[in-house]
Amino acid sequence: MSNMKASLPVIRRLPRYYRYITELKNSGTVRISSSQLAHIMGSTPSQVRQDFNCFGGFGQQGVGYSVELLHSEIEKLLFPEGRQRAVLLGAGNMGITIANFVLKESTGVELIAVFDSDKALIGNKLFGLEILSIDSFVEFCQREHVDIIIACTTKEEAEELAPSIIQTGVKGIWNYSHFDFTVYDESLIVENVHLRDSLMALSYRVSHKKQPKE
Amino acid sequence: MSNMKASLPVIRRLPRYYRYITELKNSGTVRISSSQLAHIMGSTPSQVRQDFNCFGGFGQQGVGYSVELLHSEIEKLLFPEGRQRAVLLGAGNMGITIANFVLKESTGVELIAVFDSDKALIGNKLFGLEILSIDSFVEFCQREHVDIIIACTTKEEAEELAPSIIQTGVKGIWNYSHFDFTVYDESLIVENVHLRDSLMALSYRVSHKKQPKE
DNA sequence: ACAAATTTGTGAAATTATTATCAAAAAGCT
DNA sequence: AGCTTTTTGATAATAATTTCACAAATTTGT
Repeated sequence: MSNMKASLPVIRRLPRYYRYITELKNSGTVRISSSQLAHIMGSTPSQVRQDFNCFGGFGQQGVGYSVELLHSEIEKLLFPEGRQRAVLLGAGNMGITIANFVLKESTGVELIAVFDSDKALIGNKLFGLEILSIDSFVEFCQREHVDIIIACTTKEEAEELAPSIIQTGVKGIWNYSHFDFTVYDESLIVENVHLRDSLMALSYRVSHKKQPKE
Repeated sequence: MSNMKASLPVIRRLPRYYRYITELKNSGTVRISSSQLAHIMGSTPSQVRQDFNCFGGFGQQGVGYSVELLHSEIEKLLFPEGRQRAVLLGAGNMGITIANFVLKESTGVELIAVFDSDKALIGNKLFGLEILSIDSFVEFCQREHVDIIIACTTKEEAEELAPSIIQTGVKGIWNYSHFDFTVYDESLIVENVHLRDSLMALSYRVSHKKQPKE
């Protein structure tokens, strides 16, 4: 039943389900059908049911889904016991924004250290976390069992740091740098954000969309 | 030939092709084969050829692709004549970072105004752009023929502003707010960034990845 | 000049993802 | 209690995307 592995598209929808279901729970809704959820998600009832069935199917025939159960089950999926431990590389503009973001949002990820190569920044505090020298991050990640590295450096620095990042043995990279971490085995999971690519894709679609006929 | 419409996956790869091809061009490479490009992209030669054929196929049988031609052709696709005009809604932490990003990066999108609802911010300058009252953005977008709205507001404010955003007649939304703009017709293209979802998807994959066997 | 080696473009095959269908389960109604 | 309605879970069908396979074009070597 629940031995079917969730595909990447399904995994990417999970946080959105969680977001909407949390809202429903907070608004006091106790039960919801796949078609109601599909309407909120902008998808189809089939997809909702198919998605949940990847994890064993949380519903009851004839009844629908308990918002409470759905919430706790998806929470269990998304928030593993013991939050993921993350460090940030790069305390520039983007790094600061992302640090603030991770510290404020509840995402199952805990930011425990910040590193930068700029001597002028080292020793400063960033939201209570001391900025450490980039030279010490490999040792730190190994000692503190860091799970995720958040890369907010320049492309050049990311490229330079890539071997060290691999060496730390972290399990995931949340990548904001313009450098693409290409990982050939599956030991390390990379989530590329690439804001520039996202904006360019939007720009392409906007400029190539067929004009509404006049 | 080039009348085949590019699918969304292809469009999303386009900025990455552009990125790599720009690098190749700058390093003086004049010719490249689909298999070399596939290796850089982490994809397959078939996919590279299939992708370029959506736009007419820029290669030559037996020879490969001219880096110069590839660069200029993809540039033409991504950077329409006359840059897209964008405005930013929300000059908070994320808004400032994104404004800085759009102003510095060459993405084919030009940031021309910033709006916020916080009276204390209105009148301040952000990278040379005056922060205007959110009350004036609809009129501004219509008068100045704005193409893209960058939404960096809170979820609540985005939800509240949604009807006004539709009313402006812009063609695209680059959405950083936690509110999902659900657009049922195709007149408005939404690119959701949702950093939170991205991090949670990474967290899921990291915590559920099968352990390397011991 | 001709054979061998590359390498694209293209149509077909395979894979992956989404949507439709329907039996089984549960609830509500009379 | 039995009938109708609702709604899931599971399977089948469809659609989308990626990969394969090979002819046609070009270059290189002899």
